Amino acid sequence: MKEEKLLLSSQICFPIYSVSRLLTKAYKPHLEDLGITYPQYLVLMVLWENDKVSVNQITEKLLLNTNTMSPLLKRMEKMDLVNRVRSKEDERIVIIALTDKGRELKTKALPIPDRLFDEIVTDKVEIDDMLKLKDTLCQLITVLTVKNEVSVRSE
Amino acid sequence: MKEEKLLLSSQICFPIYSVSRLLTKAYKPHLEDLGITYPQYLVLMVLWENDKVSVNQITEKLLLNTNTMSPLLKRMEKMDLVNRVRSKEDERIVIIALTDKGRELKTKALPIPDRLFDEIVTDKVEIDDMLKLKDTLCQLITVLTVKNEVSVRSE
DNA sequence: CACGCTTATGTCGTGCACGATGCAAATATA
DNA sequence: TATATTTGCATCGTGCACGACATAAGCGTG
Repeated sequence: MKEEKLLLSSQICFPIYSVSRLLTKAYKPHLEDLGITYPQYLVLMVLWENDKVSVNQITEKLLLNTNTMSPLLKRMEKMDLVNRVRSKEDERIVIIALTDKGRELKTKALPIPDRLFDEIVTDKVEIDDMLKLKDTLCQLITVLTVKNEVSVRSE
Repeated sequence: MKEEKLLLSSQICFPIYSVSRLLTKAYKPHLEDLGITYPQYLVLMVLWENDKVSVNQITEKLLLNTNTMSPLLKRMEKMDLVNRVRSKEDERIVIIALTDKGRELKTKALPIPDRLFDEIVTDKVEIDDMLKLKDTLCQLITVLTVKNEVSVRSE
């Protein structure tokens, strides 16, 4: 009875996990032109939208932890994409700011979303399906992050 | 005009990437009871469905490469979950077989899908949405894997 | 049979993710 | 004003992912 639920084909998590990896791979050739990885691209998107933010603000937007973000930002600093400066008001806070090079990458990045969209949305996958997909995923994020916070709090 | 497409909120890839990580995290406490990780759980699901298969057959089902699978399987061998034996007909092929311990884990794993389902599908996320989600994701997998194979072939 | 090509698996280096832990600055509390 | 607690960031260790490359076994063709 329950047997069938252990089939790979019945799982919902597996397709998400696979699509996530496949999409990152689809981004790769485009991002290689800019010399960056997908997580680095995410950080840049946050900064292009809002420059000079704390490490914490970035992790909150990207739902990542500081122990992932810190080394990532250090690599990006070494690549001269961002600067890391400690705030003078609160010495604990590190402010991340775009360098000129990081700011300029935005121009190169502009056509990427459209290019990927063209690759993905074909006769097989419709726009409406993608919008519905995004909708459900965002609901899932809400459920999963709340659940996570609650379980952390209740320790 | 195109500016808005670089907003994190307009991206489809980001929610998939986030949900993938959050779901793996949601699996974690359940899988820790079995002493395994999520990718190891995926390998076991393949083997529970079809024991004694080649490394290649596993990578094809999980859409992973051998350079990810080989170390993963070695760790699982060290944990006494699987055996790795070279085929006698074709010395290149390595056959992966469940150990008794690996087979027995299936019983412990049976209730996991239902438990996760209960955590995720609440008043916020409906069953129909999840089924539709899975549907679209599988279509995406088709598009993305074909695209990948074609681009490899055309080199 | 020799030689080139393909196939199956593996190694290496790099970059995430993340739990556990550390540490110093800021803040709350006695 | 001491001391405890919280907060922000970082380090460490482990386990994926994956591109590039290595290697050995099998296969095809001359």
